Amino acid sequence: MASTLADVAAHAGVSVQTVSNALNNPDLLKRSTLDRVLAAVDQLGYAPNLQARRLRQRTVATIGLRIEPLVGNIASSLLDVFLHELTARADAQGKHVLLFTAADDEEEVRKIRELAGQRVADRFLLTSTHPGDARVDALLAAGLAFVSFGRPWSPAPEHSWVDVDGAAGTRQATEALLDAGHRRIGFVGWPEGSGSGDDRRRGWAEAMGAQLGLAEHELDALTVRCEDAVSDALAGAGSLLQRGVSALVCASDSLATGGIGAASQLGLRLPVIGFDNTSLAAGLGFPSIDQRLGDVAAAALAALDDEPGAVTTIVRPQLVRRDDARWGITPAADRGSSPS
Amino acid sequence: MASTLADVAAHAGVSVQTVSNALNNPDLLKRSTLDRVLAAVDQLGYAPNLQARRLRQRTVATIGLRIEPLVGNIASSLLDVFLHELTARADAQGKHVLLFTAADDEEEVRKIRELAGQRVADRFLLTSTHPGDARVDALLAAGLAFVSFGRPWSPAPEHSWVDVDGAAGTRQATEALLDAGHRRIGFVGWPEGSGSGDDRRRGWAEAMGAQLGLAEHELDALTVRCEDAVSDALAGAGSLLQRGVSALVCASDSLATGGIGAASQLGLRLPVIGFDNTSLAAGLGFPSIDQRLGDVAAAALAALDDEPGAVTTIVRPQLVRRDDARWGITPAADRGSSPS
DNA sequence: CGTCAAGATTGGAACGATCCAAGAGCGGCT
DNA sequence: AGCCGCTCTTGGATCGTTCCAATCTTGACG
Repeated sequence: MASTLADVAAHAGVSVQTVSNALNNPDLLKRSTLDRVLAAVDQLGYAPNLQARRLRQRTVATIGLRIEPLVGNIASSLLDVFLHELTARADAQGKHVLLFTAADDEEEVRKIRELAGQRVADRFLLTSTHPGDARVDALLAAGLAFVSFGRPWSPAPEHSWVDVDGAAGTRQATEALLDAGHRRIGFVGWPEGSGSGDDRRRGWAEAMGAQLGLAEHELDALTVRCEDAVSDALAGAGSLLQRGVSALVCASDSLATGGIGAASQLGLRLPVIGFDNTSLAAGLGFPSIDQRLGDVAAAALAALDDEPGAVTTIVRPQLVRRDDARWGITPAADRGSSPS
Repeated sequence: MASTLADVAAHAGVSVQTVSNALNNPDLLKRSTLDRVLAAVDQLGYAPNLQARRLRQRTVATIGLRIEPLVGNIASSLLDVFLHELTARADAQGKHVLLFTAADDEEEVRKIRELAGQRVADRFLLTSTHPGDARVDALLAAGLAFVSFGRPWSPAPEHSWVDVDGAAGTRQATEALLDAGHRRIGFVGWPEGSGSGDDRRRGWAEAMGAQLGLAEHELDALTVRCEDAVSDALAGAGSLLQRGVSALVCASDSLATGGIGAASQLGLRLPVIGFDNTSLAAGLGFPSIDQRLGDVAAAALAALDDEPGAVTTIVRPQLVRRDDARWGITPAADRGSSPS
């Protein structure tokens, strides 16, 4: 069923090496020979056995990626999109994406070592880096090629990483609301200390400070912090709303969902902007900040290619507007001039 | 860095073949030799080069799985959970899961052929089968090992498949509501003709028919059908609610989300049960029917193992209750006797 | 002490591709 | 015609493992 280089060679009346060259270094062949070989390849439906090639070349061009147990977690749909983008782009480069699971970071490192040792994968992509993350050092020590999606938390980032500029996203969202005439814009975020959470609040704070000149304590009065769960956000956002806030910028879509729920309970309808543009935002139809995971995937792949230097990339997220009129984001000037 | 069988053999003072046997057929070795070899393996941190093994054994033990572009689709988190379950279970069997993307079924078949030809994957898992699905026939013709997640729609199912008993799920949900004293239980489903949608309605219809003896036209009056989007369900469920329905069983979590929204708009609070137990259900906290994707993954792996026969497995889903008191699912008799 | 059988160990070929260096073909030039 | 040099083609070795068949130990028994 499966034909080999030898079969093709015999069929085309040339040597094995010539067929290999026809596929890998076509320039070396005379035109007529090349055509003849390619015709034979086509006719026999030849596909190179990548196991053999990889054995010889000592490379597997396969990216190992841990898939985390996100059962019930709202962020999970993020991974889906990212996986798809990464796989599609890797494919275009002749690379493959292989999944593995791990219960914790320690096991992840162990499995990465195993996969690398077995030559099943030779590049790795770490997600959800966090303070005190021991994985980076372990992989650096093992001399493995990897990129992290998420800023490094170690003092000296000697490895490549890609991250999303969270502050730019919330800044954009906040400015859209300011443009629409909102002034009392609240922020629903996570407890202090989570890197990305603080980053996301910063964008809102900077936009508010720049346009309205608010002091830090005034910003604090417009902020609530709670765990990333709808029920927690329901209570938190409720208190903000009762303080007369007219719009909300949130650090996640689950927080935004809580915000919308709180508004609905109070009989209010006001713009709420989420973060991550997950299925929650799409499903409920509220605007959210998209991380542009396609760009992240592309940057990660690029960084995995040129190993030597530590490449760092920051991706600008993008506000995804949804039904602006309903959510009241459209600037006052634009209102009424609905698209024909 | 990487040690080979030869290294281990030299270190242990035995032949290469003996080391191989120590790892693959330990019974063939004398106890003392085995210990010595294993000690050397341990000491050198030897891991077999799977590329070489696969080349020799002509098998790769890798499952190819298409990841679909579900951007913005609510069903996407389903895939996440399934992926995780599948990967974890495959891992335990020494198998791997490799992703690939495809824009349509035709491309999927083409890519599967390519992956199989390149010996990058040797088993495949088809998801979301549908009427007129040409993939099954193509893979059968190509003689590839595969399983489909989803019933086959061809008349003669000559391949293995796994599916979830949707009717059993909605039956369970409906019976839970009936037990709680509800009588006018509406069903929000998809347009007729989608296999799984009809299946899910059937469970509800059977439970209603069995306990209340409703005729078909009475069931029709309790049914609305709309596309799988929150906004569509919002309108559809609204009309049902105005007909005095006291609870809803839905064919998906997005429909359920619409149902909850409709109830909230009307100032009602009533039990709504979704399907798929996605992040929407977890996030908003409503009960949903879990497909038990772990069981599905296990069954699929099992079916991929014993190729010869066509194995078919039907998995019973499970109602996931959430905050029963709030949603009014708890039977009247049980109310008040809250768990200590 | 020799023989035998069972068990333990060994050497060599094979999987299918790529790398390397040497060999054949061809045309142009003197 | 003879030689040179370029391009194209060739055979052989190699990656690391497993399969196959053959050889070497070892202990028991007559």
